[in-house]
Amino acid sequence: MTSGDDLPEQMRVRRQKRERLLATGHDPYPVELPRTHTLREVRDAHPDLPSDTATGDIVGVAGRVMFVRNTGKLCFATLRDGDGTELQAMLSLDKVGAERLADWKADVDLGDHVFVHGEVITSRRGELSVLVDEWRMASKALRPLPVAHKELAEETRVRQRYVDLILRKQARDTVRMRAGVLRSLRDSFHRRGYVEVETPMLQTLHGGAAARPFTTHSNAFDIDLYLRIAPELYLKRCVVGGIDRVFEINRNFRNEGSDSTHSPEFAMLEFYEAYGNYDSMAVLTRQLVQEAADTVFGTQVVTWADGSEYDLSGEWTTLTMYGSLSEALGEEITPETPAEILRKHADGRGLEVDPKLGHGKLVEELWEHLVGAHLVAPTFVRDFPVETSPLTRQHRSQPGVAEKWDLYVRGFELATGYSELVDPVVERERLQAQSLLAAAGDDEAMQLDEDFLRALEYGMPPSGGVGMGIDRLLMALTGLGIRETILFPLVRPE
RNA sequence: GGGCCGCUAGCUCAAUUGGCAGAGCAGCGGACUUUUAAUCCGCGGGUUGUGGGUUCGAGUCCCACGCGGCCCA
Repeated sequence: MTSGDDLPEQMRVRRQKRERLLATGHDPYPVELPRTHTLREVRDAHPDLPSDTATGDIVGVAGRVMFVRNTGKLCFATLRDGDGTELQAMLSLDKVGAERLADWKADVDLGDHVFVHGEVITSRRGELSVLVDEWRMASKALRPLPVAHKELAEETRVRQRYVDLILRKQARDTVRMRAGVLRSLRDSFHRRGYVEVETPMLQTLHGGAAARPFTTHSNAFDIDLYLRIAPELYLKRCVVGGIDRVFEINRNFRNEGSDSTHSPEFAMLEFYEAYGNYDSMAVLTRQLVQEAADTVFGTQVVTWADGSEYDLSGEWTTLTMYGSLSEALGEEITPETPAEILRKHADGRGLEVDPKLGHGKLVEELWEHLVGAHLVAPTFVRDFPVETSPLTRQHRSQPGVAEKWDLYVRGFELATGYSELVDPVVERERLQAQSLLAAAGDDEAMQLDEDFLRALEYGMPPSGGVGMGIDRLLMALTGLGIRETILFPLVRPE
């Protein structure tokens, strides 16, 4: 095991160093070290020291060795903390002695965690340092760190995110930014009297969205189960039960492909408000995004990964689906426009569409291709075809459209909002139509959820509801791809 | 699903027309008490993604498969 003849040379060498540490009574993985400060604390305590200064402060600190510069009787190492703070350690012959200096050179590799004890000083070049009088191995790394000055291959960054986090500041920043966005969202909701709930992720029926579900099986109940595609039907049960302002942030699962904006497993925020509607929910949605930007950046002007800046403050552009599609096609499109005409428009623009698609899906396909994909600044597009929005209320004055909007940013759908359909009779008709589609082989269609309909029959107050992709919110705020915003995205096994 | 590109040392990448598999960093040995990707001298490190084929000879050409990326649907 320790010989490891089949291992690459550098891993054999590190294993031998571990053995040598053990043999000389130095634990390569000690349980406890007398650490007195984090690297950040040392830096903060001495912000502006001139060169060649001795502070008299004695500290014990630890960090990962990122660079080493060894001369004959004086060694330098750059230690780094998990938060990215760096501090230099200096080991001189006269402070640590010949034996421990030789040990340092022999046993310490890039990537090891080490503990050093000594006085805080600055070097002749002015670098804040710990002048070491005692050092110990804190955790011996058995694998060499990839070279820090070249970009790691994208696949390795995703498969070995831990390495990505060690090497790349952007990766570390994204994790903390995501945590900041989640905290901001929760704060925003709590300030507005919302209650956070957790609803089932294992469901006996799938509904609440048009998507292909993952299936699994409960041995104890001997029933097949679905991993949820949306929490919607449970959150509405909450509203029926009197949780008038309710939100949930959790994972959804959709058994579909992944690309730069889709992941099979993704974080979803949904929120519902009794006596709200799609107008009030649009305002709240905008505020949530703006408050998140303020929280993590201190400004509503966000800078994307490509360097471009976008001002998210103030009101956002609003379009209607039929109006903006008509403009893009140069021809009036209404809910009465026959499917054949829409199909001709699709053909005329080289857009291949399933010949079975009806009016609603065709409108959405055309719109997405001609309008949505080009919307960069945040834009609400309102009033969708009724037939593709089974859980949405019919528009209060316009026939054929539903009170639904999508929020587009960077050419993708960030959020969707509704005036919720609460009439149990209409809802039953819509879900029955869905279940017929499902029976006819549409595996994205919803199943008939009798318990959900029973809940509605007890009376759900008029409500607004919104779903927003958390990963996509991060994408909108940072300009990154979805695989950069998810710490451990699904990848095929090696 | 279709098309294109990629897979070579621990990492990032070279390798002309099919003709001895290389560099930088990292590693090992040596020198060096103020370095910042330290520097200098020397040395080792390879199942070229996997399997088959063509050839005197394959990293390179052909076939199949695996993994990844980009574009299209």
